[in-house]
Amino acid sequence: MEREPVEMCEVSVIHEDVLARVKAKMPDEAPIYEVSELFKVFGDSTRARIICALNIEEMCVCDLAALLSMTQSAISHQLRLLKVSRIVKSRKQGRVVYYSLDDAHIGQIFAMAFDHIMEEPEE
Amino acid sequence: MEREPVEMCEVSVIHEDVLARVKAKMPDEAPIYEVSELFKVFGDSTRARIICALNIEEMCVCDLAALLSMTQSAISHQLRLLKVSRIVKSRKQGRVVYYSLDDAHIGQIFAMAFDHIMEEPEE
DNA sequence: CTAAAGCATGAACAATTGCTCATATATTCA
DNA sequence: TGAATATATGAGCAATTGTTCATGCTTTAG
Repeated sequence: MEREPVEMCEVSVIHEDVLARVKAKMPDEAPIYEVSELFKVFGDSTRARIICALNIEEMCVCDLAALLSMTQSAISHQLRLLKVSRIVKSRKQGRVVYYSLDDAHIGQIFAMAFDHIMEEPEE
Repeated sequence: MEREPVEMCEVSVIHEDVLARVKAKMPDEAPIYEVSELFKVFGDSTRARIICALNIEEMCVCDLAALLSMTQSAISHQLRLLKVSRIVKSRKQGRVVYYSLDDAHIGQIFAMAFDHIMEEPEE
């Protein structure tokens, strides 16, 4: 017995009851992580603009690049991420690849976020 | 006339009609940027866990630190960001600062994101 | 007043991210 | 077959980000 217990937690807790209640009601860490990963994908203005565009209509890569005034490569990289994240799906026709939203939820989540932004007093 | 026009756009467009329609319907860049900034704040698992906790009940900094097994400093830094982004609000009582969600929208947006996660086939 | 508790904050550092550039793949057309 | 078009992708780099560490501020207790 040389020192203190090894796994000591030096964090102080003021409200044990609150902590117990929240611990009981909190979602598991895994789904929270997944949700935050989803939001992380939404949390870039380029990807957000792509999503807003595809929420209107299916588009191909070069039209998206023109719309957003960005290089085809940059758009393609982002579309890849969006596809891996199951936010968009693609359809190849000849040498053109058309992208569209993979899920109706996406548009709804964005709509809610826009509502939130609009109702803010001022920034 | 030495070369080509200076402001040439080297991006090719395949579907002029699609581009015109999407351009007409797209939200302005400013609100899209704000929405993506909001999602960026949600897009970190520490902040997402804080939000989930505060969605259950008001909490003070040290209880949050204990709940998430993180240092008070780390939590405090994140709470600052959440406050600047108007996602949480604080209330000081003595030397304890209690944080809570600033808006009911936040919980709804998270609920929708959880729905989306749940309905995915497999990752 | 002094000490301690609870929280905030600036600097620094490692890790991640988004774009560019070069190049590869795939498809169409002549 | 060869050239051109549309897209994908790997490497590299600058910028951003999240945590730690040290320290400062504020309030309460003694």
